Amino acid sequence: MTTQTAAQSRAAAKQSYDAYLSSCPSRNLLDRISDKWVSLVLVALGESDRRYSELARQLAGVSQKMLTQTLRTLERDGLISRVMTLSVPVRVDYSLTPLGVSLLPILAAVKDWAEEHMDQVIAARDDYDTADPPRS
Amino acid sequence: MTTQTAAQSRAAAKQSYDAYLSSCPSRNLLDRISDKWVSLVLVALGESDRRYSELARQLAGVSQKMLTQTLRTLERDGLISRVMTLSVPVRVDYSLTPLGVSLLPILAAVKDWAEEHMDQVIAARDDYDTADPPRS
DNA sequence: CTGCATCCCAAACGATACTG
DNA sequence: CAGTATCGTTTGGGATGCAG
Repeated sequence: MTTQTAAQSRAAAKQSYDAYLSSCPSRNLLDRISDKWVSLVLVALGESDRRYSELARQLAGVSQKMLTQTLRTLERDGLISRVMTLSVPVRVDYSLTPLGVSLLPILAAVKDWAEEHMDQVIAARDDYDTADPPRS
Repeated sequence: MTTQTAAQSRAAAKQSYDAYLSSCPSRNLLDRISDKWVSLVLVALGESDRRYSELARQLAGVSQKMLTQTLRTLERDGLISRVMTLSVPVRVDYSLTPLGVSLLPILAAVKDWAEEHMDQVIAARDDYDTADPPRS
């Protein structure tokens, strides 16, 4: 067991982390990437690199605080990289790291699913709300 | 434009919903499905139908309140269905609807990504925390 | 332009007790 | 077993003001 292939390592890692367990770090990570702003930022950066102000404009309604907080966390977790250009005024560009790129298609799928199935969900809600409550 | 195929409807729907816009309902839906408990519940039900108590056991650390709340929302949104059997004691089974099934592989991918990339994220955090803060 | 610090309120959440 | 109800705490997140 001293030598193992990358595939074997990955399989072992997959087994040793279990998001169903509250004590497992992956539960925490799942919570972090399961986030509205994370999805939108990642997908936006997937289209192309973005400046801070470009992200703020594209993610309508995001506050400075949430945007900065989200970007910092994503940077710390190694999903995006931040490049600051010292000029006047200062310019900051964000881009996806390879790790971020690996997550991108998944979160893009989540965002797309929401947009594509909105009608069905609205219909389901309408059914649920108009249906008679079950008698016990 | 009075008649259109289902495919055309879907294409139109896709264009008319944009999660980047704060006023768009899909932004709200994205927020709902971007949820730790939603992922875990959906994936658990993807394995097989589950009773309330089985879910409570599998999702370690979830409170009754959050579990019930999550299940109600998912039911209302048409992602899961709830079947109550009036016996003593009462028995309630949850299962995925076709709409839920369509979301399952996506959220399963999110959960798997978290478990598979935990090591890389931990390493990235370590780098970030030990690195010298950039001087300005 | 790109933040950080602070205040503050509302919503989220956990714990507990109770019910059909 | 499968919830509901209530309470108290924590957290999320917006608004504002300041700084490099």
